[in-house]
Amino acid sequence: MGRTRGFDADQMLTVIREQFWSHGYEGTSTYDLMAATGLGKGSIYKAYGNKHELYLRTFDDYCGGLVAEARQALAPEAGGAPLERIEGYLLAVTGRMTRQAPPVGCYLTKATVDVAAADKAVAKIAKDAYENIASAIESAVREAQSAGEVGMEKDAKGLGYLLVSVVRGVDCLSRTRVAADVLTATTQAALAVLRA
Amino acid sequence: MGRTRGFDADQMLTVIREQFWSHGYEGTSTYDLMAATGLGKGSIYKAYGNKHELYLRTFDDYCGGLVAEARQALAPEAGGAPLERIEGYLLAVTGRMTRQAPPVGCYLTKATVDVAAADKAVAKIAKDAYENIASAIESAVREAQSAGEVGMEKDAKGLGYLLVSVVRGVDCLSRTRVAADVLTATTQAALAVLRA
DNA sequence: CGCAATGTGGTCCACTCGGTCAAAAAAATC
DNA sequence: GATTTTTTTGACCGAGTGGACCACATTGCG
Repeated sequence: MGRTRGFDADQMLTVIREQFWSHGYEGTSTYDLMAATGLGKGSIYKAYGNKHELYLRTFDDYCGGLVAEARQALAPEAGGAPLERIEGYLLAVTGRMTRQAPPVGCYLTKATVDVAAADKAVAKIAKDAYENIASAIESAVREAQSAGEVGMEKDAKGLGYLLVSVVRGVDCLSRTRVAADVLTATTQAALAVLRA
Repeated sequence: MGRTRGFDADQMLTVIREQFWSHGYEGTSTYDLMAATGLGKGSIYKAYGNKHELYLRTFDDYCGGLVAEARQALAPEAGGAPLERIEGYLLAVTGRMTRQAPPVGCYLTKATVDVAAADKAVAKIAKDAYENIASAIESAVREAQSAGEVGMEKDAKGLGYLLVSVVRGVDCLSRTRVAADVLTATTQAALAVLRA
């Protein structure tokens, strides 16, 4: 009953996420969202409430995907040696950033620095994402330790957070257009920790 | 000739920097600057032009201080073993972030993620800062290698950028209120790279 | 003491902001 | 085709924006 929606809601969220991602929360106006989606302001607001809820929705979805990606790539089911899975995951994530032109980095980084201080809901989502990804890496590191690929004396939890941190750092560097080979050297230096 | 300035310009820049630092460029209005400094709009603009020039000035000053701090702490003149200087410097920088309440992290990180994509002047200043700090660390690593404290097979340049990146990561994590001991564990994991 | 130059606080302006709302349009149901 | 229900549109609102501008206060200099 009633008129059917004339647009795809998921597609709309994707377009809106790209706006928030590249221009930030305050840097994205409702008119920007209208122009990017081709929809009227009423349609957008009718679907997801206000600007803040819209932001939260796109960010939560994104973080969910990020965590799922990490778990999938690092889980034993992914196949291959544990150490190879860790390396493959990290190179995939950082490689994604080095290939961007213009560089937009990771939405998680952007949201953290952009609004986490003023928005506790965003801070919570971001914190959970960091912890979940670090935890996924930690599990893989422990697996690698059991397999004898990584020294038992190493702090698996610390390594998990270290690799998460390095990705944030590569993100920052890429945003200032630091040369791509420097970024890969940075990632390689981080991975050397495991091999040592 | 003419009336003398009734306020301290450096002190004004400090207050303004704190505003930009915690609320970002777009999140800081000219009225915020007036309230924070206690000055009229005319005084602020007369001294430094417009909002953008004001931002650039505070950011450039900050990065200059950051680079100077790194060079000073890592230079041979600072005394102590090269490896100890590196560890001391990194612990000082990351420790500063873990003790902040509320966490505001580093202005360099904030500016990079906030405006570097849209502002080439800011991107240039940030890039130079990253490269200069990484270079200072690289020099100290080479010194440590010559002294036999760090293995010669390690990539000094990569380690310089790695440690710069880890600081950015710790910054991001601290902004989401990740526990302090996790942040120190992250830093320790990074420093373990050198010892290994 | 004028006088010129500079600092100061306040006002004004054109514009943008996020959000609301009533009316129009369109689809589903009868 | 009429009715009902929902979407869509676009005008509108009050608040706030960055910046220009101005009258006036305050200073150093001749």
